[in-house]
Amino acid sequence: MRADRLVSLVLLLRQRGRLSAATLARELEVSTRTVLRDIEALSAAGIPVYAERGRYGGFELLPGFQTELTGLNHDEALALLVAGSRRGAQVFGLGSALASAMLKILDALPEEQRATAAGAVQRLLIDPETDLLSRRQVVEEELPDPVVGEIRRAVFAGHRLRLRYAAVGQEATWRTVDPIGLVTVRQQGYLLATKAGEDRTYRLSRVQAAEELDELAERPERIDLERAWQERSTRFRTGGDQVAVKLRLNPARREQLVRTALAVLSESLEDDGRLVLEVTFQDKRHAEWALWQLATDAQPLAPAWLIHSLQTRATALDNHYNQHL
DNA sequence: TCCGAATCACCCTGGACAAA
DNA sequence: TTTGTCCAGGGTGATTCGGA
Repeated sequence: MRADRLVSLVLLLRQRGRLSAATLARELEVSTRTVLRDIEALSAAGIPVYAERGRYGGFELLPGFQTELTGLNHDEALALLVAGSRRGAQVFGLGSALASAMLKILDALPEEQRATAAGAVQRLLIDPETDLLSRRQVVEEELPDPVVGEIRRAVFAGHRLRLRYAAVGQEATWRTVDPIGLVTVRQQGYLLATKAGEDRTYRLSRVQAAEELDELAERPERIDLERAWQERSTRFRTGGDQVAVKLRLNPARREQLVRTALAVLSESLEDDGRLVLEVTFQDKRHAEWALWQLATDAQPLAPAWLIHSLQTRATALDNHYNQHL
């Protein structure tokens, strides 16, 4: 009930400009004290309502706020639009109602924001059917807002993006990409882009810095983001220089391994409580690095070159300490 | 007639308390 | 928890009034 009244209060102020607490109380059929509390609640919630004292005084919304019918800013409206993805509508059986609501939200946006918001919906994909890594959900470190904000702006504006990106096991480097869209899969965010015409997928949590460039990105006029995502997922799991590694693992380190591996192909539990997993890594270097991090908690079973490589490393380290300590 | 101070009316602010 | 009532305090604009 109170939420309804707060909305009514904002709409009254929007439609009729400055109104005294007594007038608002009459309109809303509550006491002036209640109106004052509601005004306080609105202010606390960030609604730019201010008081003008004295004769002919009253409450008023900031003029800029009045231009937006719903009081939603661009990002808020966009969030609602994206949240209303077709899967959500299917799941909840609210397809037509959702479509109508989305139209209203679009309609409520200022003229100059409508086109970008509608376009932006085609550039965001929430929880597609295919999980790129085919593995359990892991909670990523949150990306700093300014970085993700910069990426989002470039994606929506169709501008090129300069990223400082740290691939697994590698130093972060700067690269310029043409963004296509953003995808979230179980709380993990990805940027779909092309670099020099080749498809690239970047995990947002590995982006250290981003700069929107003042150049238009090369991007298809229309793109089915979900389809593009599925194609890349398939390619990602099966192609490239990826290497498959079989290893025995201390269960306590499973999460760490899963966080760095591309995909878990198989998993079984041995009698002694240790896990045997078959996982894929981006390349040889990635596999070596990941296994080395796990130290004695992981025992590589295959391929042979990896076992040999880790033995060589361990021997070199052993020699180093024997000589210098 | 003009100007400045005093007064009035209207309104917001905030706290306390009680009732639903 | 929400709402209504009461109260004291303070800000602002309009009006009134007296002196120059």
